[in-house]
Amino acid sequence: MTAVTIQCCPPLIRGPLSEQDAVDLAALLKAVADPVRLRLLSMIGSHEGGEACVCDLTDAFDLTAPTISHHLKVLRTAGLIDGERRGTWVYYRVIPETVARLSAIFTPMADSVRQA
Amino acid sequence: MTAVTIQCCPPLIRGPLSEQDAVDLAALLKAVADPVRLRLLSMIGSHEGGEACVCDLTDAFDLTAPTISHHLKVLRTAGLIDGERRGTWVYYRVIPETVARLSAIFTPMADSVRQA
DNA sequence: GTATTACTTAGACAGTCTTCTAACCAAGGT
DNA sequence: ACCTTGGTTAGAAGACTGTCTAAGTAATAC
Repeated sequence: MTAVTIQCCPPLIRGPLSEQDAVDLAALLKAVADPVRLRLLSMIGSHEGGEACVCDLTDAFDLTAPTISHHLKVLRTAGLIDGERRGTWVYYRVIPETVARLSAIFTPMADSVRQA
Repeated sequence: MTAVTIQCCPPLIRGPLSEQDAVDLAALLKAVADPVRLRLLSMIGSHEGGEACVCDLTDAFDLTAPTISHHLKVLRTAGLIDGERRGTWVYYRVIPETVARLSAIFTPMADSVRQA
């Protein structure tokens, strides 16, 4: 009755997500479920040297500095980026491990939905 | 100056996300950035036959039927699932193409952050 | 020290989201 | 025809979010 796909380890398909896992993953997803934060993450990750100064980030948006700071804090709290002050400026970089968690949620699911 | 990774096509790393892309992806992410909707998607996707009846889904939560219906609508509007009535019951199934879009956002990023 | 620039924190306000109850449509069984 | 079960729609209440202004801290320049 229950046919199983050969492909390995689909997180969402393998079995119903536990309530706790769902809460954890949803919190992580919520951190990136915003256009500004997505672009911030993208700008930091794609910046040369793997890090970007807050001053560069702020200039790229039609938003005030406190708003950008708020979004950076959300990303930081979620463990997606880490910031460090060096002299006058604060530099942020992506934490790949956390992005990997995001990446792992859906990746195997796309083409391995169970068949009857 | 700008070292580039050999790995192909990292969506968020390749270059800064356009404003429009960010808005689109954020809308998709927002649809799954909720514990209940994540579990719903997981339950539908992992259910035998690749589809699940709303009645099964509703019973699995301590939430009222209208609330589940609302969450299903959000997933449906985002293009992540599709529903069909067959006789008495309504069955939902995952739309793999849309899940693939989600999967494509972060997958290559995890271990390909630019180096200096 | 004072001023200036870079960034964060605190508080307020408008908009959005999650949930509920109540009411409605759809299909089947008597 | 009626009732029951399954599911959606409509509207409302409370919590949460994104944005701002105002005020605070940190580091450099004079």
